[in-house]
Amino acid sequence: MNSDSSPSSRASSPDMDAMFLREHLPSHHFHHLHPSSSSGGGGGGGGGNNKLKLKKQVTEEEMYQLRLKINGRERKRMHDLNLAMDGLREVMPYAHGPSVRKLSKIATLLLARNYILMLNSSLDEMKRLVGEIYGGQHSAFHCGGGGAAAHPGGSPPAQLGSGFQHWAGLPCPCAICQVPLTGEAKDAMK
DNA sequence: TAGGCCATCTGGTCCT
DNA sequence: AGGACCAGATGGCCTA
Repeated sequence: MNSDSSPSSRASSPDMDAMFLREHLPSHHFHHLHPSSSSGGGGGGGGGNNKLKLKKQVTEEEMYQLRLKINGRERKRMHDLNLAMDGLREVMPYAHGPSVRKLSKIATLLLARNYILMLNSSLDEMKRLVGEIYGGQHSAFHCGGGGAAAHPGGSPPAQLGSGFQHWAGLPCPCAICQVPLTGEAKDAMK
């Protein structure tokens, strides 16, 4: 199927709203939307007040325009949501390509969740390994290394050794930084 | 043809 | 008041 929201397959342009409504909307939908429909057929209700009738017509026309406006907004919102979904698909680890069917929305979300969980476990494993490897040599490369600013009391060094990259918000995996926090430190983290 | 997926409309609710 | 968000309903398209 490839549910690619190609514009050609569906009426998605806001400009097409009115035309779409008139031509494609099922009568039970369109009936209460279009101003002319609510006059209930027949001949305009005999002997009515013209001013009142005109005012009612304008109001219904305004309601109709408002409906179109609201529909357009909702359509745009859903298109934006779909764009975000496409962006998510692009970074998901599955085979992309014209010959490959696009992931459905639910599949995209479930895959994304699993992917994040997998990345988290990989990160934990990596931190554990780095801690094992460098745990005994902490002071040599970490807090004192190369004239870089000392870690405690300041921002962490940009790198651990040559390979480990500190990321903002992630705890340093090394043994020293893993010591229990003091009450003061805990307060600082709040 | 049934079922899955999707776009759209619509009314309700919440927020600014 | 107007906009954003949400969920239900509906109908179209596609595939097994």
